[in-house]
Amino acid sequence: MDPLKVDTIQGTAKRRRLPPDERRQQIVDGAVAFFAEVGLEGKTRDLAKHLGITQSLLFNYFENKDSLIEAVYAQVYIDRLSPEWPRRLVDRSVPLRSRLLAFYNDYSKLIFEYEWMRIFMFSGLAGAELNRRYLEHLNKMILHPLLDEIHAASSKSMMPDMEDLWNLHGGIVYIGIRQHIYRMPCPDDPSLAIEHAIDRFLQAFAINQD
Amino acid sequence: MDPLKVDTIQGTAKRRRLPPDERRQQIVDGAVAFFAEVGLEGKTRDLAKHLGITQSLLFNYFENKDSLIEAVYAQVYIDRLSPEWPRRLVDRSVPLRSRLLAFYNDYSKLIFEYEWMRIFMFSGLAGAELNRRYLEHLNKMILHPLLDEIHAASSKSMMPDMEDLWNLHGGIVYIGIRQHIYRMPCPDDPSLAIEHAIDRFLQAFAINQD
DNA sequence: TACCTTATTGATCATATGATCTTTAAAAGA
DNA sequence: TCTTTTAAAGATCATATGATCAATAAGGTA
Repeated sequence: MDPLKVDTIQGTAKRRRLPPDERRQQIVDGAVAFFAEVGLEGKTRDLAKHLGITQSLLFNYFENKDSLIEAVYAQVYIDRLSPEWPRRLVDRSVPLRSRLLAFYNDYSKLIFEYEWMRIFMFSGLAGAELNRRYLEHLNKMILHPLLDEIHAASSKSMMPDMEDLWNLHGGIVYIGIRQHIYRMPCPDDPSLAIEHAIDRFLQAFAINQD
Repeated sequence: MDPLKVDTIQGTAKRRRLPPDERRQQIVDGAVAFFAEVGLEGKTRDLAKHLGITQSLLFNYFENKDSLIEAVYAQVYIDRLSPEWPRRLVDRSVPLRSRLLAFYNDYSKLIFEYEWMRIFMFSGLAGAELNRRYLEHLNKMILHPLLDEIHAASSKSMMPDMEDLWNLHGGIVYIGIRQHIYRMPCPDDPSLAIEHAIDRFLQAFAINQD
């Protein structure tokens, strides 16, 4: 039986009571999927239909649409940057190449996700504060320390700057943009493309790639 | 005097008649700027206010909002890919590096533009057909020929594939995304970052960089 | 089983929004 | 200057949309 219709009898939805915490979470999960699909201007009636509840119920759990979107942001942005990464990126007992590979393979698993990618882009276009804060955090906690590590490992006179590092980062992130924003055909597993990009980068600064 | 108020007398707007072609173009130009700012779900009343005309006048020039957005797409997408580029990219009398630099410096001038960047992203998220067509065109007319050129110039056993080329492309395009979508501080002149990215790429495939 | 709490619904409101149509007046021509 | 054409404005409509609130019934408890 269609799991969406498990509570319906001959097309007539049966009313289902859930504990408030559970219902709230169900709404937020549904809203993440819904707004990722159609954008943050998606209509509350469509979301309610998507969830199989009435539109008025949404306002029982959220004061207004904006606060629902805040909850969506929170759900999507929270814990996206692991506190583990800054530590592991500067652990010089591990070769720099391994650290870079480990980071970007983990990171890409997190961000090459339909919901994240699209809501990040929608919120960026809308000028959301969370978006800017996220990127500043990424810059400060990941990219800046990374630049120091590369400087320390480089044996060349020509050193990369932040702009070079953003280029490495952007080239990798762009895989997710192609896949989820533009819906272009992309490799199932991006790890090979990531590895090549990292190796080209390291080679340019004469960094040991063993 | 405020040029916006040149047709106003003590706050009362004076009616101004324009030749239809001119008015239509003025509306499209204004719509490009307006929708780039707020997204394609921007309201016709806000656009009209932005243009200093009445909302009903918009529907004198466009059957409905969708056809206005079509006109915006047309204005923004048309001639974005110069027919010159495919030819110049395969002109082997010029060093490959010079061809790449010339192309990406020209191309970035065209696409690192506030209106283009944002409307391309808005339309991509909305799943617009033009978006997909543009990217297929780019792939077929630019990136594919470019891959052949790199293969021809490479002296190494390891050859780049399309995914490597998308990485080069994405890393460069990401500068514009940072600047206009995320509104992050970016270099005024991206040509140095572009040059470095191209040189790292060529170096990886042992291509003469003179 | 009867009762009570409250999650959920259904009806409804005020405003926003795309679109239409009649009226007005700017500018060209006689 | 008077007339004509039609670009532009203003009033208005039908529907969409966020939000409110009284009525209902699911599910636990005595």
